[in-house]
Amino acid sequence: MSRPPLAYEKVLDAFEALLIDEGPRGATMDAAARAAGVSKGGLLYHFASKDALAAGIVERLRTLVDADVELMAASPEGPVAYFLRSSIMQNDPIDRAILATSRLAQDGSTSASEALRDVRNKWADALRPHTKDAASLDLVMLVSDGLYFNNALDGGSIPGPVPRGAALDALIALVEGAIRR
Amino acid sequence: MSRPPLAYEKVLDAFEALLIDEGPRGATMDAAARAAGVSKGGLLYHFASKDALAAGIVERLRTLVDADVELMAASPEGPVAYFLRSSIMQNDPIDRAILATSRLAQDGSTSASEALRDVRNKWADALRPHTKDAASLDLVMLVSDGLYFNNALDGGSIPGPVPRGAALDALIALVEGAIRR
DNA sequence: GTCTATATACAGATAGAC
DNA sequence: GTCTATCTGTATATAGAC
Repeated sequence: MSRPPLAYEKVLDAFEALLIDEGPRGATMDAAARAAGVSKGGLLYHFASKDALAAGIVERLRTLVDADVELMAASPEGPVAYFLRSSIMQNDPIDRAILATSRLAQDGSTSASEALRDVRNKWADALRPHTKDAASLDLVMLVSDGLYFNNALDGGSIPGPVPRGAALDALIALVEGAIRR
Repeated sequence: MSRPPLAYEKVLDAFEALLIDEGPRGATMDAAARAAGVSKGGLLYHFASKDALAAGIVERLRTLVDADVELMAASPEGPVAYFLRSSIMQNDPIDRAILATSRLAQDGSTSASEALRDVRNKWADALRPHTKDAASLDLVMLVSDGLYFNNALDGGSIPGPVPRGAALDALIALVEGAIRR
């Protein structure tokens, strides 16, 4: 895990931003190279194919989620509130990685779909001890999925305005009341 | 609203199926023509552009949802249970129309995104009188979004196994207990 | 109303110079 | 390690015959 060359991360950041802002259609290798300030050939030195580019995003997601599960388990307000609160888009690295990976999955990448399923399972495993039964865990996971879905569909603005601030607090209280062991 | 020519609906069905099964990338005009059993030129007589094809899907969705909101309001088990139950993919016309429209939105179609936002608002308006406050309505809408999200991401199998049967009944009971006015 | 043939554009990927 | 130039495939769309 020695430090990768600067251009590597720069290209990956650019590709991620394109996936989020323009969707799979706009996230071309050409556009990624341009946005990263390198030539197409330069990009292809680091990522030999578009699949390699996608694999870079997926790997980044897995790394970030592993760290987040640790943070969640140690959260003072409890894992469920932490999880739901962090399900609304804050544009931090993990949100961006999930969004970008979702776009890859939408575009037909099976490794992206697998990664999303895997990280969802990781979160579910960490939350299970804090819910009273299977339905309660389903409820928490589905509300989280719903929050992400509303962010993912069109950069955060479409279709639904996601609850924030006091509305989010009320939602979390409602869920916690329903599922407390 | 006179009956459209047969080929029109046939092409639209084929395009919808391709969006669902292959994703936006596979839903090309060429593939739609082939699947519908017409030539590319034949398709282009009915749909002059890919945007026209997308508009056909969106219009179909709006029509189906208008009818569904009526059905929901008159449902014997209550609108909330009806709504959540119908949020899991049953492969009926309305599910297929939503899935296909979601794929169009993912591909960058703003009219598809608008349609999804509009129909979500229509459902929310119909459900609001049956929830005790804004957080309760958020809860119902987000669980529904979550159910759809899990269906939409990869044809139903990825990422999460959606609760069905008894698990779905338990989930609905949990939600109804939390939100009852 | 449906077809064939073709124009245009762009994406992914290769070759090889510097 | 980064570049330019180029090949190949395929998608959207047009033109015009039948």
